[in-house]
Amino acid sequence: MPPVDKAQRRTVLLAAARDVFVTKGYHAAKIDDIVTAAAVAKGTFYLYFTDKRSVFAELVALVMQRISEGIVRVDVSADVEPQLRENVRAVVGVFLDDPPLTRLLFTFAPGLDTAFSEQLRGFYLGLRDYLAESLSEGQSLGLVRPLDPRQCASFVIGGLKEVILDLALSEEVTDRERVEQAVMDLLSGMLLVWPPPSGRD
Amino acid sequence: MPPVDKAQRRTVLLAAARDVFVTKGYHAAKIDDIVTAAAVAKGTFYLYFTDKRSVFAELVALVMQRISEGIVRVDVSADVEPQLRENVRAVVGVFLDDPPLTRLLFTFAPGLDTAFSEQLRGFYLGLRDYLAESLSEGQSLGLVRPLDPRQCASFVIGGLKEVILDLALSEEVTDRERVEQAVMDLLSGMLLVWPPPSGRD
Amino acid sequence: MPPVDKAQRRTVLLAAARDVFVTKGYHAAKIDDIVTAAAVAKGTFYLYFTDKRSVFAELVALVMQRISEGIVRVDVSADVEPQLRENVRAVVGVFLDDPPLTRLLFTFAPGLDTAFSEQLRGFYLGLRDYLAESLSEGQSLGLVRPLDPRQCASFVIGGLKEVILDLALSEEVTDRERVEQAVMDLLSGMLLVWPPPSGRD
Amino acid sequence: MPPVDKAQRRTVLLAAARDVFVTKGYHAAKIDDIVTAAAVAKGTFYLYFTDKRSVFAELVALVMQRISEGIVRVDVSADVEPQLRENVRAVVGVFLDDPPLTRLLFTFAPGLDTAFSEQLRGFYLGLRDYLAESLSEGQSLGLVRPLDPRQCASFVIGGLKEVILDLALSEEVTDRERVEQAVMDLLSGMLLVWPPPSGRD
DNA sequence: AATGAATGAGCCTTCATTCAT
DNA sequence: TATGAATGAAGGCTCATTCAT
Repeated sequence: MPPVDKAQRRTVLLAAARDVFVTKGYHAAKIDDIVTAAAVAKGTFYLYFTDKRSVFAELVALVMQRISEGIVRVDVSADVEPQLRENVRAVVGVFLDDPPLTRLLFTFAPGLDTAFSEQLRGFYLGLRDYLAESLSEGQSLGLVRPLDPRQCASFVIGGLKEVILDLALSEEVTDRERVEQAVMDLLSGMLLVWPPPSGRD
Repeated sequence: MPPVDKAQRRTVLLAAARDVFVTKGYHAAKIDDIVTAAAVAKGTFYLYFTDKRSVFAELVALVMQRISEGIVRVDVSADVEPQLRENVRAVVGVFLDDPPLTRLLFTFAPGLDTAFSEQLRGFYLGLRDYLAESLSEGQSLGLVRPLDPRQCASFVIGGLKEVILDLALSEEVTDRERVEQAVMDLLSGMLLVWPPPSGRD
Repeated sequence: MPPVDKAQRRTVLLAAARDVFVTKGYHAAKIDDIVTAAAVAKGTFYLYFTDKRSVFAELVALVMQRISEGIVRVDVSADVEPQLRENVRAVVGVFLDDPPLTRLLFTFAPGLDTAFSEQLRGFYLGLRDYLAESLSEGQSLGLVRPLDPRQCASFVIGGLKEVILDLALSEEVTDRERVEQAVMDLLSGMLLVWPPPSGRD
Repeated sequence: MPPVDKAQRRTVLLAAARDVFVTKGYHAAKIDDIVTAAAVAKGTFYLYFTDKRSVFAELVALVMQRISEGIVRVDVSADVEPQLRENVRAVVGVFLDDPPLTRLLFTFAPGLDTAFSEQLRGFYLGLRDYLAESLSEGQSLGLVRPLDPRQCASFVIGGLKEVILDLALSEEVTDRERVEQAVMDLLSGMLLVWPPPSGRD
């Protein structure tokens, strides 16, 4: 037995859990499957996680955190488009970096628990409100079409989830640049006023 | 025991199942809960359904069917806007008529089974492709913004799901008219070319 | 499958549990052992009892109840000796009627749980205080030797437990009459003043 | 790590085990609890003891040994009362010196194992027979009431256990002198003939 | 000798499904 | 057709013990 270091083993287990959860879904995933995938004895799992549920929770929290971290506040006094692109790149990147994890979040997390649903919904509502705020600012500058910001934000989030999930599920190797560009096109085409108000006015 | 009509008893069981599934989620829902809610003995359940899974499947199929039925082919030679509105009314109506069922479809269906996911995904892909086709036609007539039709369709479907789920989850009593109008605004604002090309050309 | 009636099946399970607990002790007793002894499927156990612990609790409560019921208040204004004999007969009878249950109470109950110990101790303290009271009364009438009533009561209870357990454990077929007489002799010899004060004085 | 003396570490572990066993009972006591209490690594436990069971056994054997050692043969040709008092002092002292250990012996030992029960019972039977013998002798000298010696011995042992356990469990700080005197009173009051036959007769 | 990470056998409990009445 | 008692496979979790370092 190579003297694997604790953090590393934890990571291995986490990855194994992610794979199994993604492949079989939460309930069909057995602890046995996870430890087999991690090439570890059953008891070892419980040295690193208290619960089957808690591994799942940790995985979900991980994606949520990554997404949150990727998002930067849009400064409307500067040029908006590159900032938007930056956010898109970050969010899309989170998913393309780890498609399995993406599926976990989108596909399995909602239906697990009441507690889970709440947590997840809280996350989405946070995103939505943040996005709605940005849209509002954009609207007051005449950059964004005059739609209800909250509903629009919901729509955008849902739209992004679907598009990204589509990509994550499609077998085609996904060229990161192309995806980013496509999402940018969708978003700007749908949200932004065109032609953009000239800076000179 | 009054000899209840078979179809009626089936309906009662189905409704009971829907309630329980919605309240507790698929896995936490026990056959016991369902038969208790339906005021029927445990064995009776299996006279009407082969399986726990099959009731759920039937419920999900029901929503999918209702949605499919509500959608009418858009005839681009006639005025598009009222037809779009008709479709929106139909789809939104399905959900507002039965919010619990909506939650079932959106929240619990995806994470159940591999088989289930496939079926569901098939349904969505069907919707998407149909919508993409319509968008394509619209684009060739200069009515719809020049975005990738498939991705755009995905985006719209995701967006609708999210907005509708928001509504289904929010406590506010939802005025059907207002919702329809809001969705129409979002869709036309995001998708349609503006100002609409004049009919005279 | 004979259509066994529910109460009867419960009894069978209870008896099976008693036997297994007595033979192997609480922890070594597996639910499998119990249901095997009861010739019933594993799940059936849980139709009648919520828990492994709860069967045990029920068995213990049963002995405690039987003992409590057997004890009658001693009326010191009447002749004490036959009343004492009656109590002895009742208590001893409880044990001789069901030696296995006796062993359960004495041998396994104390070491199970904190909660259990408390309950059991409560029972004994109740007995002790009741007995102490009787002894006190007896002393004020000059019938009982002048010993500390509480300690004396404890002593008597412990002594009875030990003697009865001895009997329950010994293989010898125990003649009920003889045991009763022996216990009576011990108790009266140890506790009662002799010669008894004459009633005429 | 200062190289602690082996015997000393063993003692520490034994004491830790005793405490944990007493607090939680045998089964609820985890090796982890013991080593934590002893401030030692888990593996270390197995350098000093082969087994969880064996530590417990050792503790129980310890009490049994202490008791055995405390008891001296009563010489009926000399004055009996001080010898009896000496024995009482010894036995009572063992318990008062280490109430936790007392509880271990009385509360948890009986229900552990079949093997254990046998051992324990063997010990008690030994005590009983020894005591019965003494009582017999005492009877032939007219010092002890004419009761069945074996049963009487059982009774006394049980009585002592109960009284001592009562004391061990009660919160009151127990004055050794008082306890000894109380037990002496009980025993002599219950067992000895009174008035004592005059030595002259 | 000491450590503590790893092991894996074992058991209670759940619950979808069956079937005799 | 309806019932509900019975079934038993399955799985999460525990914890005494081992052993490489």
